[in-house]
Amino acid sequence: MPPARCPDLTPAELRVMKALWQLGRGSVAEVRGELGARGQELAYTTVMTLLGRLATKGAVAVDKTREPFVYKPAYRRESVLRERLREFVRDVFDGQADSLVLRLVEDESLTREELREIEKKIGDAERRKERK
Amino acid sequence: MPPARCPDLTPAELRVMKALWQLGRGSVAEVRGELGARGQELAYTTVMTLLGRLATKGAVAVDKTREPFVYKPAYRRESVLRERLREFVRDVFDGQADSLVLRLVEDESLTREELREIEKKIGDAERRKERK
DNA sequence: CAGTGGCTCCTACGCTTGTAGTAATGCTAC
DNA sequence: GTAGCATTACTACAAGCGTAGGAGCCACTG
Repeated sequence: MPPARCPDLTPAELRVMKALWQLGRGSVAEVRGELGARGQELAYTTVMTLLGRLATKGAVAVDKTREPFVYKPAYRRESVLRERLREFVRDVFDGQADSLVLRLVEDESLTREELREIEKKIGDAERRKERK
Repeated sequence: MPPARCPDLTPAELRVMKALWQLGRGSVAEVRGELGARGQELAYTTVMTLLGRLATKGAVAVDKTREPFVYKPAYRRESVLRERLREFVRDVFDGQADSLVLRLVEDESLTREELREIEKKIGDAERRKERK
């Protein structure tokens, strides 16, 4: 079976995933610590609940062979963000990825450096399309 | 009081707003029709509920001087989408607008035409920053 | 050995969301 | 004028979400 899409994540769940991606893997306490470091103070059991839910929906893998359990992301950050982006473009921008990008470019959300970098990538992308 | 941010919209509410933006303004029946045209079949009263909720949160204005009531968006599509985008970049991409754009460019989500258009806008943006 | 603290499991609970039914009211067409 | 049909107001309700408390277990510490 191919990669299998990462299940939908609620905002709170996504924050937990981010902490986990940062850590690589970790116990409830460690994840809780990382969340705290990001200004997301939560009760120990709340973090447990969230990790539990993520486990049941298959977004994280749990190693129960030793206590405390160790949680690990089941999907790469890259893929999850890509998927989210895809959904966002579809649902909010009706699939018009270009109008989204244009808005960002116009809105000065990007530094000169970043603009340059993007230009370069666009060049690459165009060349790729060219060859095809 | 300045523009005042558009209140948060749930996915279903956003779909209704899109129908309303398309129509300019309309009655429940008309909005329902527009939603139907977009493959979003909903019971008449469901559309009412949604429009009612949008009205109470101030996202639409209602003209009750004549029946059937006429609903009208209280915010421009532009602004709402911009706001959503901003939140998305913050919450999902941790504010890294550039990495979001790079991903789109790399993911061939854009046609050659669109890439060109974006390049042009980037040029403009850079020149604007230049002058400053 | 009894208390303390970490850890897991299960339960809870109020709020939001999506979707819709029912009641009441008023216009319309036979 | 009576039976419909459109329209609004109010109510409903199950699922999802964010947040967390309590019970029970085990190991360590004094």
